[in-house]
Amino acid sequence: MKPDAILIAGPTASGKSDLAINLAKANNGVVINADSMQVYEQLNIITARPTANQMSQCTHRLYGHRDAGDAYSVAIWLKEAKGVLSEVKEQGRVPVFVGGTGLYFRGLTEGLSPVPELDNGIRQKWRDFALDDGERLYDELVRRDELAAKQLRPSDHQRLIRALEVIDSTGKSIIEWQSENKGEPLLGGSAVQKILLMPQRSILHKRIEDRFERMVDEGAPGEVAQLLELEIEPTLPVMKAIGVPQFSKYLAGEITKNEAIEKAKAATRQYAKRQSTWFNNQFGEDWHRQE
RNA sequence: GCCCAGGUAGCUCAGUUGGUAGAGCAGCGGACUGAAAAUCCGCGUGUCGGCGGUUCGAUUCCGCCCCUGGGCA
Repeated sequence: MKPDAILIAGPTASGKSDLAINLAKANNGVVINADSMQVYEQLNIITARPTANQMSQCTHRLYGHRDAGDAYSVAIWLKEAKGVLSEVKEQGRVPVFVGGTGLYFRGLTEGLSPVPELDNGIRQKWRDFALDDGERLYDELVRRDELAAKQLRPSDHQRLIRALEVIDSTGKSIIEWQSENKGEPLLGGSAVQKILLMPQRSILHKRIEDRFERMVDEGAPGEVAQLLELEIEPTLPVMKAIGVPQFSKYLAGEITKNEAIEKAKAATRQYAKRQSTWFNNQFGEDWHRQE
């Protein structure tokens, strides 16, 4: 029986890309990226985007199609994924979503509360505010949106910023937006195959180690150097991709190359752990686990 | 061979005037609705090199031994 869609999730370095290609080839499928960092054109080696050889084996969508200066988001991704999904269905092919961003899969399978598009000036205002007086974010939120403040920690700056920009732009609490409408899933039903790749932690760590060494050999530091030349706002997401902060410090002469490599490997392991926590606890029983 | 310094958590180290020990990093667990590779919360995981001695009690004091680094030969 032909599936409506195949979803492949798993922590970084779990072997998702190869599995996606194999399943796409076997099912007349199209591989669709569900990873928040592989969308950026300028990040290739360091995000372990599929290689040219892998890309040539079947159709790949939403990879490297965005400029590093873009502030990409789950909402933009869902909009793009919706478009790709209908194209793929029209062609009678099977969508194979693959990636490691848990929030993107949640949006895909459960939906995302619709919130009006916010004014960029207001968004920037709160990000600037956080930069020069992060400690006061919480006080501001208590003043403007007590409902949201009650549900957030004063230290959780990213969510405080989000809550503030929503109340400031729309006059309505983000909590209300979220509870009034949970959003619509893009995919559902029993014909959606959900695969969760979860190798043992020790094996994953070894794979992360080996893969990072390979990235360095392939020129990861150079890729970061080129990114830095673009002088992108340091607060933009691309600047937080694993490897960028570490190699930036190396390139600035603050740490050695080896220190940068070890720090980046550790950051990757920590990321894999957060991903695993999400997949273990936020995903439903309908995900089929594989090592 | 002799002299000196050191041997405490996975790593780098602190500490105990004798009452079985704690930081950073690493690691582990958790949260997660619009920048999520983000952001945040929680948790020391230990034959204190080994064997004896003194002591109510030794990681701490004493002796011997082992190991590592440096120096002298």
